[in-house]
Amino acid sequence: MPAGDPARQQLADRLRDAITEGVYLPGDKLTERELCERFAASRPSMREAIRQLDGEGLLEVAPHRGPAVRAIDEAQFHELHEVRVALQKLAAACFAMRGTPEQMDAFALRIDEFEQALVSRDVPRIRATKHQLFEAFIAGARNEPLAAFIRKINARLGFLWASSMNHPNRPAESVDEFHRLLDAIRERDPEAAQAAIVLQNQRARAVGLHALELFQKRRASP
Amino acid sequence: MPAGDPARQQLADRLRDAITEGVYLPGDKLTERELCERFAASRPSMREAIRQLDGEGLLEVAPHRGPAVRAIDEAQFHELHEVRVALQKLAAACFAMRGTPEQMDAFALRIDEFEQALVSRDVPRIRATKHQLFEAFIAGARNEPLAAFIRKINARLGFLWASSMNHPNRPAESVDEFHRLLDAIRERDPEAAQAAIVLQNQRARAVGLHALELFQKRRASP
DNA sequence: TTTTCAATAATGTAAGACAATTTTGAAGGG
DNA sequence: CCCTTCAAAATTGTCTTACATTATTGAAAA
Repeated sequence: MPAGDPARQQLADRLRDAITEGVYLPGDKLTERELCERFAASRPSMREAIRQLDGEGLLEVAPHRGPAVRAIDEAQFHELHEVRVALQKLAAACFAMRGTPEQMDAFALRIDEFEQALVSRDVPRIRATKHQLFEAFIAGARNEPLAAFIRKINARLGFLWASSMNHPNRPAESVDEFHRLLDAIRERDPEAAQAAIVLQNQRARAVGLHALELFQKRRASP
Repeated sequence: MPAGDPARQQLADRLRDAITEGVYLPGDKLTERELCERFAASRPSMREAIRQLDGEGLLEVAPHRGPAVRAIDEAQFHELHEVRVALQKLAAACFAMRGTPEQMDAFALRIDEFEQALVSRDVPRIRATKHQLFEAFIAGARNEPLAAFIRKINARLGFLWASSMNHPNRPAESVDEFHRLLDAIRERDPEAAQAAIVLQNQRARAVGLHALELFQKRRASP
C-alpha cells in the first residue's frame, strides 16, 4: 500500500481493514459524514472508496439508505465456508503442483512466525502473522484470481477472529495442521494437501460458527 | 435492474454489459471523458461506477493512467478457468444436494430456451438465453457468495463468446452436456453432477482458448 | 533519428449546491 | 399507553465548477 496511492485507494484500504478487524461489524450502518470525519476525507473520495468496497462485496448499499457492512447470518456463514473450502482446496492443490521451493520456504517461515506470535499472546501480532501466513499460502498457488477471491472471503470472515481469540488450545492444533499442509506441498502431493486444508477448515468452521453465535447474541441483547 | 436505480448503478451495469459483450475488450484503455459522453453521464457518477467495477475485478486502474479493461493472457485464462471449474463443481454439487424441484424445472426450461436460440442462429438471443441458463444454474446452488463469484468470472470471460460463435457443432454438444447435468441433479447425485460440469468446462476451455488466441492475433497485427 | 522538455490532456481531489428519499420525532387519535 | 400520521431534519444522489497532479504528446534541438 504505497503512500503515494490515490486518496480513494487509501480510504478503501483503511475502511476494509477496519471492517476486517471488527471496528465496524456486519450489519453496522455507515454514514458518509461519519466516515468522512473518521478518515478525514472529502465526500467524493469517500464515496468512491465505498463504491469499491461495494464492488468487492464487503458492503451492501441500498439506494438512499447508505452503505452497511454486509451482514452475515448462519446460513451465509455456511455458504461462505462452502466457497472458502472449495477455493482453498484448489489453492492447496495448485501450491503442491506448481509452487516453487522458495514459496514453500516462505510459507514455512510464516508458519513459524505465526507460531511464535501465538505464544506471545499478542493479539494484533497474531492477526498480522496469520494474515501473512495466508498471503504466503495463496502466493504459492500462483493464481491471481483465486488469490483475490480468497482475500475477499477472508475480509468478510475476519471479524470473527477479532474478539474471539478465547479458544485456548485451538491455535496449537492449527499450527500442526499447517505443518501437515506444508509437508504435503513439499512432497508435491495435491491430494494430501487438499485433505490437510479441508481438515483445517473443518476446525476453523466450528470455531467460527461458535464465534458467530456469540456475536449474534451480543448483538441482540443491548 | 429497476429503472429507479441510482445513476451510478445503471452506469456500472451498462459498462459491465458493454465489457461482457465485447464492446470494450480486455486491454482497452477507457477515458472518463469518452465514457461520460457515451453514457451521457456526469464525471462523479461515472467515476463511482468505474470504482465499483474496479472492486469487482473487471477493470484495472493505475494511478493517473485511468481505467482499462483487465487484460487476459493465456496464463490468466488458465487461472480463471481453474477457479471457474472449482466454483462450478461446487455449484453443481450444491444444486444436486439442495436444489428445489422448482429450480430444476426452471433450469430445464432455460436449457430448452437455449437450445431453441441455438437453432435460430440469433446471436444476441443465444447470449441472452445462455446468460439465463447460467443464472438458473447458480440459483439452484442456493449460495449467494458462490453465485457472485461465478458471475464475476463469467463477466471477464464473456467477451470470448461475443465474436467467436463460429464453432459449428460445439453448441449441440453443449446442450447435451447440460442435459446430463440436469439428469444428475434430478437424481440428487452430486458426484455425477460435478463430473458433468467438469466435462462441460473441458470443452468450453478448449473453445475459449482458441477464441483467445484468435483475439490476441487480431489484437497484435493492426 | 534520438533526446529533451514544454504544452496539452487526463486523472485526482475538493467544495458547494440542490433534488430526492428516508428517517425522525412530535402531534393527534384510538 | 400505544399506534398512526405527517412535517421537519438528516442523509444520500447528483451535478457543476475549479484546480492540483501526473502522464502523454509533439515540437524543437542535438
